[in-house]
Amino acid sequence: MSSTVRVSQEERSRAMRARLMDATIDCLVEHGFGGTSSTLISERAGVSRGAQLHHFPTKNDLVVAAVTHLTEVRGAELAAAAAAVPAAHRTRDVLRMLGDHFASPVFIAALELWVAARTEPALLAAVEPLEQKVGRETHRMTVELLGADESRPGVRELVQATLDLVRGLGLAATISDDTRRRNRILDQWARTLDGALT
Amino acid sequence: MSSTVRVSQEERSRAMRARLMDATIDCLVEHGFGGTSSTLISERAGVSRGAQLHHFPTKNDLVVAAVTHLTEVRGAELAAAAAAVPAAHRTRDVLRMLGDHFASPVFIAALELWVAARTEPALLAAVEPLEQKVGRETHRMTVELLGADESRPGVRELVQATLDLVRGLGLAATISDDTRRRNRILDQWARTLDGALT
DNA sequence: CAACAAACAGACAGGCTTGACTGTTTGTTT
DNA sequence: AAACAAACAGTCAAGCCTGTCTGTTTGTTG
Repeated sequence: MSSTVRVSQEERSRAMRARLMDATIDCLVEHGFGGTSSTLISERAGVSRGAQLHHFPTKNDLVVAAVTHLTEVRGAELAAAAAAVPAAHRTRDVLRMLGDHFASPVFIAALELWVAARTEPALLAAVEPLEQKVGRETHRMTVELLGADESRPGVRELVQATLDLVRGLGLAATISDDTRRRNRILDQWARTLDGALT
Repeated sequence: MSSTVRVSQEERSRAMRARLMDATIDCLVEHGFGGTSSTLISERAGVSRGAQLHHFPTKNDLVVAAVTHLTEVRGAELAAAAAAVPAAHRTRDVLRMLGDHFASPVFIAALELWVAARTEPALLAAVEPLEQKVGRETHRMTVELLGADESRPGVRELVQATLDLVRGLGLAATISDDTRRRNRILDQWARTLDGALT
């Protein structure tokens, strides 16, 4: 009477890998890179240690896979948030949207990987190219959202500055989350930016 | 014939503690927080493990002491850099000075501690108040260097934005150090800031 | 259904880290 | 100088982390 549903190996494998990668990102957010041991990940994912090692022979394999996975999640979240920005108060709301993204768990996970990658060559090799890709996409998206004309001198730099600003705000938010402060700063920058872009 | 100079206990103790704290910061820069083991620190400092444990019973004691020490070093370096800013091209050079500081080893060490503190309560308790203090002092110093009038609406937020920007640039610099890009952005920011502050 | 391969489970060994502990040297105090 | 305390040195055990290994289950193929 075992009503066990038959699941294909490919399906099982994909699901298992996804669970492990998600658990890895969760652990990064909750315990930081240093506190993210492979044992902890397998427990969090509800996966036996043997299964984990079967899909990802080394911890580095898992982390690198999680980096790729995280990049996709970040891209998707950003795109969704961008689509939800209202038309009125364009600049202000675009900046707030960016500010929110750079204070979200996915950013925190990316931050942990970023900082760890600085002193781990194997991680850096995986993080650097993906980060550049996300950076370029985010830049392009921001230019489009703001309707900025990059052919005018200084405009490109101002968009870059805006993105580095929200990155800095996101870093500050990891220790003391002060949303009101962040929004005040972003609102003022929105006014200044509007003046400089037109 | 042992021409051993007699050194007071207090002096020896202070020197030993200083060597250990400096070595801790060096290790943070070179190996990251995760790669900074107490054994590594004692080797780097040229101090026996026993002596290390005598001065700092636990690793946490050492790291917390290093945080305090690092804060002092950061303050001193910033003050020295501030004093060296030329009078001409004021805004531009002030921003470049800040940009350089937030890309220096002391900032990297602080970044490692900052990120680690997010998931380590004992560290956070030491880092948070000191970071706020440094933040306030840096803000005050920047206002003074720029000759900004904070009584005017928006000025305070623009100075805060400037500091969060250099923090974001510093974070980006840890992976791909692109000084030219940074200076282009800061120069443009300086022009925009000058327009907004006057 | 038989044979095979992939997926899964859990035990185990080697290496590293931390802090406790014992012993020695050096400075201070009386 | 004797007695004491602080500074210094090095060893050791407990615990965790990683990755290897053996064995079991489940799906696939002929």
